[in-house]
Amino acid sequence: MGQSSRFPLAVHVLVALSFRPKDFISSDSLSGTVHTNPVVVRRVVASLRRAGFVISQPGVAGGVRLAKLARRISLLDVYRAVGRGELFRMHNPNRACPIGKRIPAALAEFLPKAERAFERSLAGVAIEDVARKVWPAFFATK
Amino acid sequence: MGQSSRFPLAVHVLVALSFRPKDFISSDSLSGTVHTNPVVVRRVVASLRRAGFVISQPGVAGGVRLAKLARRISLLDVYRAVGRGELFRMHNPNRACPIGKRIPAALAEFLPKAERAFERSLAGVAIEDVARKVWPAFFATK
DNA sequence: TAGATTCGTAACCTCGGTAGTTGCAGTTCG
DNA sequence: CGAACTGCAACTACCGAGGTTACGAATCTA
Repeated sequence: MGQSSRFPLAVHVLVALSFRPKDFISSDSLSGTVHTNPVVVRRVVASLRRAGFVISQPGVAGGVRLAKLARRISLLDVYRAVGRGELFRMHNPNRACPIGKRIPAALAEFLPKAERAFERSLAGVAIEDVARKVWPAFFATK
Repeated sequence: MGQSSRFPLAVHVLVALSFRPKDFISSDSLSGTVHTNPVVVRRVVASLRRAGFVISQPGVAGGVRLAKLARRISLLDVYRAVGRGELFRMHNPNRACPIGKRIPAALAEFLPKAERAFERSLAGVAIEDVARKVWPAFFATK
């Protein structure tokens, strides 16, 4: 990803919400845990809301809560919701050159395979799995 | 990778060099195929040289050539030589918060697995494999 | 109803990384 | 010596991300 810290931040937020699934948590509280600005949290939450993972509510006692079970949200879901999609950025080869002309197709033969391997791995982990590592006692009685 | 186009550019250069393994090719010619500035090419080549994949020679009739067989250079080798290493960038959770304190370790449990799956896939492809897709006839007699 | 609280979003600044460009010293060959 | 290269430093332009402020809209409570 070169990239941005939005994905770990989104996972952090979802894990935090998973410990109080019935309550609306304010972006101000969340910004405390993730150690950043409330607006930055709301920007990430906006992506998660568009993806249907959380519901937010304005007004006093408003905030954010999970819209589905933590067990049903995979890290790949989150990655796609907040990420930029492409793992590789292409350059712009010279199409007039016989080599340059065929480079894009040749790379398209191999790079997506690596991307899919990456995504399969993320798809096998749910937010709940991360939450279990963070606070094992929360799941002790289940 | 959020990223940069240095990796596809490096692969492009190595594939081009693989078709004339005995000749020194100037960064000026290479900049034609990859469709960019000679200095940008030399910057990428500098990483490849430090990694031991190419040898460059100054002076008239100078340039760059492969230092090892295209079959012996994997896409993972190239990725590591020109890339930034980390696929994920961490945020900075609040260590004073019981959740924030444990998030890094929890993520470290799962994200490296995805990274390794990605790398294993790249490790299985060599520059020569890409070159075969680009110019099959070059390998027809082999 | 008034006021407090919270969200959503736009606007702006800053910072870091990348590509593109120029310039120049050093190397090699004819 | 001069031409054709590399290697590298320096500078600019640009883009995306994070941080911040601001404001309208929604919601609850006194």
